[in-house]
Amino acid sequence: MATNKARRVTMSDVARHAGVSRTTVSFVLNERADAGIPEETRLRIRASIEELGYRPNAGARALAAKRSEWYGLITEIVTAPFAVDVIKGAQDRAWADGKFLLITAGDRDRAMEAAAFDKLLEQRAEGLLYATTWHRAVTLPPAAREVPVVLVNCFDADGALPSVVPDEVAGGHTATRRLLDAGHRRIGFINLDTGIPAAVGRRQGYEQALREAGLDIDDSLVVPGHATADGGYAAACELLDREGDRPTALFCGNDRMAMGAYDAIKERGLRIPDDIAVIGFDNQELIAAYLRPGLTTVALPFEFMGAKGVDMLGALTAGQPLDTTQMKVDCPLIERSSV
Amino acid sequence: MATNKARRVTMSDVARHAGVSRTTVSFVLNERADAGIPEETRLRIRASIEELGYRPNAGARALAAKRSEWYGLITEIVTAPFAVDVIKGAQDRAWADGKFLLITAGDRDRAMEAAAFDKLLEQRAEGLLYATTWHRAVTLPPAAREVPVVLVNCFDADGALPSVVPDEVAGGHTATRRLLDAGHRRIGFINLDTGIPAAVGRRQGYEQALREAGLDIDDSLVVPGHATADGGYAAACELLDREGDRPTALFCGNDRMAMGAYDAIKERGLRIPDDIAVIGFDNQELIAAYLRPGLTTVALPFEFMGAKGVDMLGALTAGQPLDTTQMKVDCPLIERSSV
DNA sequence: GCGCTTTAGTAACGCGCGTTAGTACGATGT
DNA sequence: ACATCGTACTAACGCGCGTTACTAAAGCGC
Repeated sequence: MATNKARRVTMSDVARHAGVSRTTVSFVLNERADAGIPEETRLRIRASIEELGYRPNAGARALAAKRSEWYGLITEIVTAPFAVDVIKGAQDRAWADGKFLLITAGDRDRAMEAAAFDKLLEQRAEGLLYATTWHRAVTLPPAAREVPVVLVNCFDADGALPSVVPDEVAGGHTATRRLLDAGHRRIGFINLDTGIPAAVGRRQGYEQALREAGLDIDDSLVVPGHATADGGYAAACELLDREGDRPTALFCGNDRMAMGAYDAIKERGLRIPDDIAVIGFDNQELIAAYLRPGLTTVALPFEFMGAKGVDMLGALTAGQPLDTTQMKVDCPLIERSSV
Repeated sequence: MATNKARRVTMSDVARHAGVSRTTVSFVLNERADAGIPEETRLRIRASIEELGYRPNAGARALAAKRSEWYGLITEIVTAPFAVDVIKGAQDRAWADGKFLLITAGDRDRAMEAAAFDKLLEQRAEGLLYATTWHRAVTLPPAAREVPVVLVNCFDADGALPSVVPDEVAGGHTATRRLLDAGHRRIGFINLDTGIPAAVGRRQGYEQALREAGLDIDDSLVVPGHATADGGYAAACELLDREGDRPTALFCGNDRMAMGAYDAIKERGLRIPDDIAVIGFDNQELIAAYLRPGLTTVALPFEFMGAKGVDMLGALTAGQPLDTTQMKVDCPLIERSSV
């Protein structure tokens, strides 16, 4: 706490200590290959930096150089761990690009979110990533137009902003296909309950896979449910207790619903995967890995989307055009023991 | 993307547009009550700011004012949602204090963590919060000494840095007490498996509560387990299948273990809470709220710890001394239906 | 000994802003 | 009529740095 009032070491201090001009120190710091500094001087300056504990002032540097070298990430920080993976992917990629990534939670309320944009822009972020926890359309505050922005796991309502989203159709197809490959022919689908992209896309993929396998679509096998364990439980009950032949496999709209489905199945004395196969969606580690047996599921590629978002941001800030405004990324299958 | 190369609006632009000097604009922006600016001028300047879309440059401002008005938060971003609550608490509190909070993930590797400190210090953060996902001792990179730092959910190995941690003893006491109040006398304790503060403290609280109730400590009722659902399952089996009278209640070291314990209990045809009561720890929403029946558990007050950490940081940066180096905060009981 | 090139630097400006010291001007008191 | 005082500003400096333009000295060929 003693270091509080002490004036911090500046480049001039380093220059004086090394017996050179401030310009020379700057050249060494920025490793400018032109205007050649001899090795001996370089080392002397580096030694002075070390000895004095000099630390460049990023604000002053950004001011003079007119670029800040960092991106901002605004994300909904909710209990779901999704945001976490986006952060990982984005931060690692930014780091590899020599950029820094600063994060802000944006889900408190609308005003706070706008304030987050303002703050990040005041800090002169070179670009912004905006990530949501569930795939949907968003509208950003007007401030977002002042700097390159890439949307992650969401898309602009009026299609102007570039985005990277999961390929829901392919994901639904992958899950269904996996069950088909295991020999199942009557596959129940506990879908998410509204017209959100995940529900629409996954159902489309589900039907497509069935059709490719030469099967008819049986609408009574598709039951919407609330996106919770209880919702999954109720929907699973409905499918398991139906008249006629019940499904031999359940494709659940997310892992929480699969968790409920497990309960319904176990209650009826059925075993997973022997009597009924279950496949989930989201690959929510806390659930999927700890359910017994482990839940085979389709992962949302949050980490990859985060990384890809940074890539796109890099291209945008460099002034390069993007080949596609909306990039769809695949959802990989995670095998455990429920199929 | 067109706004990329355009020079940004500066205070001078605003001054020119409003027909005043830059100083006057600065006074208005900083709402300096002395050197009175008449209402009319103030409004004119505000109008110019609006019209030109002026946005202050935080870097330049920090440079001139010698303070940045923001804190940094370095946290392990792991799949567990704990960090998320710390972020919420810290961000809201910082916001209320007129400070901004920028977050960085620090758990990739040691080098990246040190780099995160460096970067935040280069940006001239006024103070740093360092948060972990599980309560333990940490050692920070030396750079951490350059600025006030508060540890959240962890503590400095050599006790020099201020910290805010959960009161594990009180938490263990609370959980045990709840079961005692429900009439249980034989309470099994599935503890975390190593000498970490959580395991040590909670056991201490458990024993203390039993003693206060006039009960003897039966060491055979305390079973350590791996901190997973499988670990909880195994430990629960051991307790349920033991010789002699089995416990009527289980206190689980965390919610994941409780999840496993549920399975063990259900397998034996026992019902929760009628035949066996279960209480968890952590209040991990994804598990506790979605288990059936809902898991009564003790919450780790992450959000509150985050807020408290910011408070301490505020005091430190203001040069005020702290009353305690280590602050312990209570772990509240979350009632659901498993007791 | 002279001009030319390379080496090894440096002086000085400006980035956008906060702040201090000072000024012009009208109103007030006597 | 003049000194005094508040009002409403402004000029100018410096924060720490990147960068451009320039220079002094050394090396080299003839």
